[in-house]
Amino acid sequence: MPLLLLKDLPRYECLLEGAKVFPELDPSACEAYLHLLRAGDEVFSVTERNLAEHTISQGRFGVLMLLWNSTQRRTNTGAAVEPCRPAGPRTPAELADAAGVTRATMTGLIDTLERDGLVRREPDPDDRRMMSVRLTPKAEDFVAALLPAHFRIMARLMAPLSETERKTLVALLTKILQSASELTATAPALTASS
Amino acid sequence: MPLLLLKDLPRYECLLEGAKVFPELDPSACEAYLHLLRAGDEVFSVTERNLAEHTISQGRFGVLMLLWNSTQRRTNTGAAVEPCRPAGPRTPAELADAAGVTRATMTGLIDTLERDGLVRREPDPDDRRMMSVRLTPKAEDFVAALLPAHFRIMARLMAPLSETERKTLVALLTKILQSASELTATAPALTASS
DNA sequence: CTTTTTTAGTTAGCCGCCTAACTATCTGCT
DNA sequence: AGCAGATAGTTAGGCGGCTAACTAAAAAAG
Repeated sequence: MPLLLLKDLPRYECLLEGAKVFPELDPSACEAYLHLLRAGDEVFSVTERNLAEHTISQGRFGVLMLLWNSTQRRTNTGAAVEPCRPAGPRTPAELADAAGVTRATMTGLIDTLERDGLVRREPDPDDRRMMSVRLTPKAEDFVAALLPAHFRIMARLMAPLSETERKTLVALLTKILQSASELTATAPALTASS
Repeated sequence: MPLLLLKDLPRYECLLEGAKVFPELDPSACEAYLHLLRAGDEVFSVTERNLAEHTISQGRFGVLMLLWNSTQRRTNTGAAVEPCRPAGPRTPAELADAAGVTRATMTGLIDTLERDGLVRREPDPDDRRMMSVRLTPKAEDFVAALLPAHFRIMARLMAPLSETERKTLVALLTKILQSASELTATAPALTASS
């Protein structure tokens, strides 16, 4: 459960009422915002609960997936054909970037995964600052055993939506994602200049 | 930033390819799932960053909003008319339920808020187990000063969406939320019986 | 070739969330 | 009355994020 949020979202009339007090309050925007966070949180925690049954956290699972992905590619491609991922054994820094966490966090995740025997650190022969992180056979079995249930949950979560509805949803979320990126890009400037 | 996730979502062809290996993988469901978490995370962190500028976390802000909401109501309604919230000073337990966190977590949040002078604990005269949590005047000013920027950010996040698109989004998310609730209800049963 | 800067990774310490165990109080049963 | 059980809140300890400071190594600058 990543975020703390209102369990019962406010009714629309309340938002309208609030808009009288705060002219900045756009009721439909606020409603969409709240529903987005609420749904994201709920969906997240459903999958998290499933992963927890296999005693793994979302964060560590994400790392395994990234490594597993590159492992798959590494078997048949060697060049930068960009099949799905750039491929390659992947260093902690690459993993951190791909996962969207800091390197310090990635160090901790890899520590835990290594302790659990799911991952091995190997020093890079060319650059002694670098490490290669690799899945152990145990981890490959583990992921392969975990994924079917994981995918089933996604399918059940989205079951009430038709194919077209899913496409619509993705399109709308993509728009929001983009405006969020723009806000991320401009907000620091506002802060710095003010 | 609540959750660790792939920064670049996989392309659709990759999902199709994955579906060949894992028959459980429903590509459109997976795509929708990933976009939902990604967008939720991004939107969350945009608002979180704004709140952080006022040195408050999402969690504590949520508590202030709950209390502020009931404060507003308490001024003019006394009965269970249910204007937007049931109203009332709200105890830690009520706050925890409303926020969707444990009571232990709420204790910690209130501790911090009290230390910062935004909240006061008052013993209940009737039931000595209970406490009433109340906003201080400082907190009311603080929230009132914070909200306009908060609402502006929501509006800007949702700016690219038309009114109808927002309604569509809310409807789709509501469907997902419902299937998530159903999964939450049935999943423990599956675990327990297996 | 030495010095400075950049880069990879780790360590240390904070915060918010969790669960589990505990204290204090109230409620109900006899 | 008196005790069992429920309920409100806190405390203790763990985990996964974060930032900031650090070490070691490579790259760049002189």
